Amino acid sequence: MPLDDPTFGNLQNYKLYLRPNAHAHYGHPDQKKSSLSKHQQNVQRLLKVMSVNESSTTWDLAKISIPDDITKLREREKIYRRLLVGRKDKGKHSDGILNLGLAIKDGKSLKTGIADKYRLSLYGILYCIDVLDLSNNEIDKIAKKYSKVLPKVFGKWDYLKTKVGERVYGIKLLANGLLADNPQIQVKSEIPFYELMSYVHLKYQRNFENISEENLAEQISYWFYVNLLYRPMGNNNDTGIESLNPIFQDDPELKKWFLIFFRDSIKYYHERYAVLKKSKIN
DNA sequence: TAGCCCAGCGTCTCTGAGGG
DNA sequence: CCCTCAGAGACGCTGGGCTA
Repeated sequence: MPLDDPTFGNLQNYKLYLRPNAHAHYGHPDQKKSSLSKHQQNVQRLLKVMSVNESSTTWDLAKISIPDDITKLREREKIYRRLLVGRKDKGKHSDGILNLGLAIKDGKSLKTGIADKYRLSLYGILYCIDVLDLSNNEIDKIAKKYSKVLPKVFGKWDYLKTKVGERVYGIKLLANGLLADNPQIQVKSEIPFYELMSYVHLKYQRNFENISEENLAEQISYWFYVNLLYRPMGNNNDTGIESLNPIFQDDPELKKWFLIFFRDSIKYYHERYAVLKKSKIN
């Protein structure tokens, strides 16, 4: 694997490092557009273009912004590429959003010679949702373009919307850095929200510094479905994970996938409990 | 506050593929 | 063979921030 490929950490890492880091470099969620530097505005504009397009070369991305004027297009392509890969000037290297991990190389274009194609990383997607103040409609577009990257969630987006409606946009909470592994979150006590959410993070705790994109997509997907269990106190009769039944009844594959996770978590807690139970002070 | 440093930007140049 | 396209490398100016 080439050294310049960024590595990702798990969601804890996103919350503790990548997200604050990205805020510091490219702007905070509630920051007014006018207070952003030119550079930050350029980065946010590029991220927005990337969020609604599949893996593209820098030339393609520029062409989307400036379709007709060839000289302006060349300038824009230059800007986009510098923002992405950084620049090596006067013997010095400055980082682009590729180095931070908001975007990654994905595939090559062979149109003329060989050129790299770029798309948002999973964290790049979360950053967009976190910071760019996107409408639900815009999030739908991201889901469509990035369905292959997050198949269990974005790949089933329209289906999920028919089942849980607006609650699909709960993904915003994750983008905002809410891991929801906090025992103080108030839910009906019959729903194992805290237990499962904690297990989402326990399962991947070894991947704090390094996680494959597939596994990260899995972790995000588990977070997403467990988050659907969240109900404020009162007002419904569901217990356990049965409130997810409407989603699973038409998608046995998904159900199977989630049940494996659910049983893993039971096994985990069972084993930990057994250890505690055996432990005594004489 | 003058001087310095450096990131950002516009621009020029280079390269290699491909079309006419 | 020349031209354009698509992508990359490099140069010089500028303005903002830091410091002596």
